[in-house]
Amino acid sequence: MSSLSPTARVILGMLKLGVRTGYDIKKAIDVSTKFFWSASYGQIYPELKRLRESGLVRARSQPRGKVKRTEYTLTKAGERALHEWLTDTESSIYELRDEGLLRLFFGDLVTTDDVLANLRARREVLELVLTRFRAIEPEAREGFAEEFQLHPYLALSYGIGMLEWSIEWYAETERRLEKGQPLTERIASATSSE
Amino acid sequence: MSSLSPTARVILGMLKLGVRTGYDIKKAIDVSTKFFWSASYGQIYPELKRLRESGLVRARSQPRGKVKRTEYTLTKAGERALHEWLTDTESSIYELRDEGLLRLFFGDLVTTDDVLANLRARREVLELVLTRFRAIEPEAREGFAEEFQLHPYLALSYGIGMLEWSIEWYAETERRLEKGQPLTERIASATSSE
DNA sequence: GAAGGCATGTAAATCGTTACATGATTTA
DNA sequence: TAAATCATGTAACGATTTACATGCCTTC
Repeated sequence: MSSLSPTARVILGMLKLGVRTGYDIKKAIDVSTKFFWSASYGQIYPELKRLRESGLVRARSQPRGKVKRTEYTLTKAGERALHEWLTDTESSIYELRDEGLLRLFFGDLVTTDDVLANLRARREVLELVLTRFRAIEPEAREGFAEEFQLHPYLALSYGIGMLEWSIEWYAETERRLEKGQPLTERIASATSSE
Repeated sequence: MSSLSPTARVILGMLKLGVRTGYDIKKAIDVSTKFFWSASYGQIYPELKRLRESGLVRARSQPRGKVKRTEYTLTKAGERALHEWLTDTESSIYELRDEGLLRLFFGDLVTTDDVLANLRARREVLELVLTRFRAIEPEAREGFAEEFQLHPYLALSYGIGMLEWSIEWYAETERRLEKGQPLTERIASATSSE
């Protein structure tokens, strides 16, 4: 069992990848893990403080001109804790909170038009995210090719694939609801294939 | 903009579907929306109290023998608030927290064997959940056929499809990593298809 | 010289889980 | 009669967001 707090997990990993300041950790999260593991300043700075107090990271003041700046690096204990968590196959948080699905679940309480409006709205949001992911993709691919960073690229590819699948599901469900035959073959075909 | 708290959203919806007590709301969530919208007793009971205080629900004591029991129903204001939220296409929470993906993201920091162990562990968890979903499916299908509750069934079908997609992605990624050629066509084919 | 980015942090509020406490009723 | 289920709730803790505050540096 890993005793690292949720935010500590991503912080230690980012430090090990070479990110140095709280500010940069936040930026790195926002362009990479945010989709499946986000964190705000209000979590990052206090957590860095706690991690230093418990000896998992060390802090060095590295001002740039007069801008105060604190660089963090992993201690031996920090390296150990990170490795322990990364190789722990027991713990396995999976949480999804999806307001679109909740509204769909309650769809019997509103009209079909209301349901359709929500499906479309949700699909449009997903399409926006997908567009952003595809825009990052060439960059991530280069990161893989030039810095041998395969895994961030793999995670991105998962995100892209999942969004594509979701968007297609929404589109298909919209089509069926529009035609008034929203049913049956979906699950039948889905469960028989693979 | 809906002012309903996250837990209030699922509570009001469940009340409208005919669920009556805090205890039953929790049970209903656990067999239906839990996958994408969960709640614990520690949220449900205090929230019911708040909803009563703000006039969105009304409480009636309906003891069964000596077991105290409080039944809740929506007030007019509660119906309005629920309907407003259900037909609001603006707000749209989408949050995912997936420890497996975070570990995969940091995969460059460990050995390929460690990554593979984590992919397999995660896939096994997903397979368990999928098994449970498939077990509920006939029940949900009946609920649709007999009580005209289409939408819970649709949400379940989304869950099943998404899990199938994820599991296949994991299996495929494992195969590629095992062969040492984890790459390239995946995204190429994923983005070109569809 | 204004805007935007760099950089760090705190306070308040909200949200959520877990563990605990209590006691009745039903089922094996 | 023991275990499971029904039923309600609180306390402590932990996680998280949002808004605020501060001030330097760089770029337009």
